[in-house]
Amino acid sequence: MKPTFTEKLLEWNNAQNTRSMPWKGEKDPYKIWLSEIILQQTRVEQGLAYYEKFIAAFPTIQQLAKAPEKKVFKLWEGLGYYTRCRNLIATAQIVVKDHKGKFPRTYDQIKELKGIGPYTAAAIASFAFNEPRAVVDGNVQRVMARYFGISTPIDTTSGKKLYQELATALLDTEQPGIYNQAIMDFGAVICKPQNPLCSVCPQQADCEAFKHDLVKQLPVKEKSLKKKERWFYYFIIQYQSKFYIRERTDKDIWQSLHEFVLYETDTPVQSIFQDLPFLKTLFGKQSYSVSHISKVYHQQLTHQLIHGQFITVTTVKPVTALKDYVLIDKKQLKQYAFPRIINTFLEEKSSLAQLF
DNA sequence: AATCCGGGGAT
DNA sequence: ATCCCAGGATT
Repeated sequence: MKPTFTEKLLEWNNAQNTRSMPWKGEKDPYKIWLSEIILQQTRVEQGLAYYEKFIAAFPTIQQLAKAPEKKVFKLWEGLGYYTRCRNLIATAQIVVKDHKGKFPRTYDQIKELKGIGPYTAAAIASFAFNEPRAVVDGNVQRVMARYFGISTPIDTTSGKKLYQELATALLDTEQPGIYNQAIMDFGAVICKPQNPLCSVCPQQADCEAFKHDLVKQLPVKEKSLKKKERWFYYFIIQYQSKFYIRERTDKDIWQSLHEFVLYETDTPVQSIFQDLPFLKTLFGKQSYSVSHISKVYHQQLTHQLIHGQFITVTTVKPVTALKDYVLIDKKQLKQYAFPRIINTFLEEKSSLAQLF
C-alpha cells in the first residue's frame, strides 16, 4: 500500500494532467536517452526544437554514431553545456560498437555510459524498460521538500541522499515510468518554483509547507555561486576572403566551439587603439589595418560574465605568428559552431556589412 | 565537498 | 538582477 501522496499524484495524472511532449510514452530507448540528455538543466520549451532537429537528422543511434562531430555540434549550437554533446557522440559510438547498437537495459549498465548520472539512468530505465527506479530532478526535490516540509538543502550530499530515498519510497513500482513522468509534470505544472498553484493542488491538505506557510521558503539551497568577469577581445582578421578561427580545446567554457583570434584580460583595456599591444606583437613589422571596432557585447554564464568586443582587421599577408588558428573561407564559417556572443555579433547587420 | 559547465525565460 | 531549468563531471 503506497502512501496517499502517490495515490493522489496518479489520480491527478489520470484526470487532470494534460501536459504533452513528443517523447512522452516513447519506448525507443534511443529517443528517450536523446530527449533526457537535451533536457538536462534545460527547459522543455527550449529543448523541444533541438530534439526535433536531432531526430530528423539522426533517426537512429547508428546514424548519430557515424555522423561527423562537426555536424553534431552545429546542431547542438546554442543549447549550452557542450560536454553533453561530446558525451552524446561518445555514448552513441559506444552503444553501437560495444553493445551492437542495442541500448543497455538496466539502470546499472545505463549509468555507466558517459553523460548519464542517477537521474538520466533512472529516467531511461523506468521509461523504456519499466525498471522501478525513482527519478530525482529539480521538480521532484521541490515537490518533496514542500510536501514533507523538509529544510535539508537540496545541494548537499546528505540532501541528495535523503531526497533519493524519499523518492524511492514513494515510487509506484508497478508503473514506475508513469509515476516518474507524473511527479515531474506535477512539479512543472502545479508545484512550480514561483507562484505554485496551491489553491487547486490535490495534495494541499497533506502538504506540510502549505500548512505552515513555508511554500515560498522551500526548497532550501545552500550554496550561492561566485561569479567572475572576463574580457574577450576578438580580432576578426581577414586575409583575402578568409578568417582565422580555432577550436576551443582548453578546460574552460565553450570547449569544442570555435572562435576568432582571442586576446583575453581580467580587466577591461583602457583603449583598444592605444593600449592593445596584442596586435603589434601579432603582426610585428607586417602591415595591417583596423576597419571596425564593435560595441561591447555581454554574455551571462552561470559562473562568469563575459564582456566581448570585436575588432575587424585586414591584412595582405598571412599572419605567421598565429598558432592553432586556421584560415577559413567566409563562406565556410556557418558550418562551425560558435558561442552565442560571437553569433550575436555575426548576426547583426552592421557586422555583416563589415565582413561580407 | 566544492566547483564548473550555457543559454533562456520568468519574476 | 536573480532564480531555475527532466544534471553530470571533475577536482
